[in-house]
Amino acid sequence: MTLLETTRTFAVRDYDLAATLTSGQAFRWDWRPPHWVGVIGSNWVRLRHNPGSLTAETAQPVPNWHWLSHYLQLDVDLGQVISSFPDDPPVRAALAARRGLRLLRQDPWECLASFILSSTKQIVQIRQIVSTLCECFGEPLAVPFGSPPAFAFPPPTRLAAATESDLRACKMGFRAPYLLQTAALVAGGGCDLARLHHLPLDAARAELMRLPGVGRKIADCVLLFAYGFETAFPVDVWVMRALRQLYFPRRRVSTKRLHRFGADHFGPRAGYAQQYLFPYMRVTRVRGA
DNA sequence: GCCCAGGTGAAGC
DNA sequence: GCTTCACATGGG
Repeated sequence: MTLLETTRTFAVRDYDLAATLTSGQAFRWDWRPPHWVGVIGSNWVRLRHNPGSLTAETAQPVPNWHWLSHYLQLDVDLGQVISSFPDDPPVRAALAARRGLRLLRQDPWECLASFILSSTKQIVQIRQIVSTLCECFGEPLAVPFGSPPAFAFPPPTRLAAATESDLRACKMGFRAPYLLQTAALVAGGGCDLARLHHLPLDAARAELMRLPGVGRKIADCVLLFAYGFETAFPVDVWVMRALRQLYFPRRRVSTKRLHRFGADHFGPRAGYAQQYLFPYMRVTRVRGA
């Protein structure tokens, strides 16, 4: 007596869908007013933000919605998250700018591959590369009549079977060999992504950093955005600027010290705090000292 | 033309 | 350990 549905509405509080889907953690969501259209796993999904609720619509009936509420982390109490942050001026300002921003819980492989493609690229370009990659190598998905085609994210086996020049055709440049070699390792069992769920943070990070093209920053993004390690604190150019200017003005601070500060200062959900600092810094463009 | 982008790895000290 | 550099590609 499974009830198959294509539409479901979820009550939500404190959820800024737009801020969440444009915050540089996921790269496959398109704003087609009044909907956000994307792909989660093998489902095409369309989301609409109403006052106090989210409505989701799939192209085909689905037996349940766990995959969606898990991805969107609908059960997380944002007030509880925010109350764990330190109460200082930078955090207050970042919160005021983006209250309702959430962390998603993404598929590890898609997240890992996407962030390998992210290095020294702007978010619009990452989106373009990932989109092309899915068109070239992803399985076509069912979409509603009249909608543009949609594709699943290509599995590691599929990318491992490609050539470097196939991948370069997706405009990923020097990242192509990294993606190819990592896909081969994951597809061949040289790295078991499922196992990382059960490891402590440091061990999981070390495991990811064995992969070509994956350093500290990308590893931390995957740990935070896909595995839910909430103390992982990715430090990219923007967060680096934020920490230096907001907390260490006119002082020389090593990146190592900034990593430690990030992990120490922002509490047990430092990764969440980091995700607030990132767009705050990017949008407000606080330059100079 | 220039500088920069959710970095990493290799080579130099 | 730390600093410097190359790496493709596109936006502003």
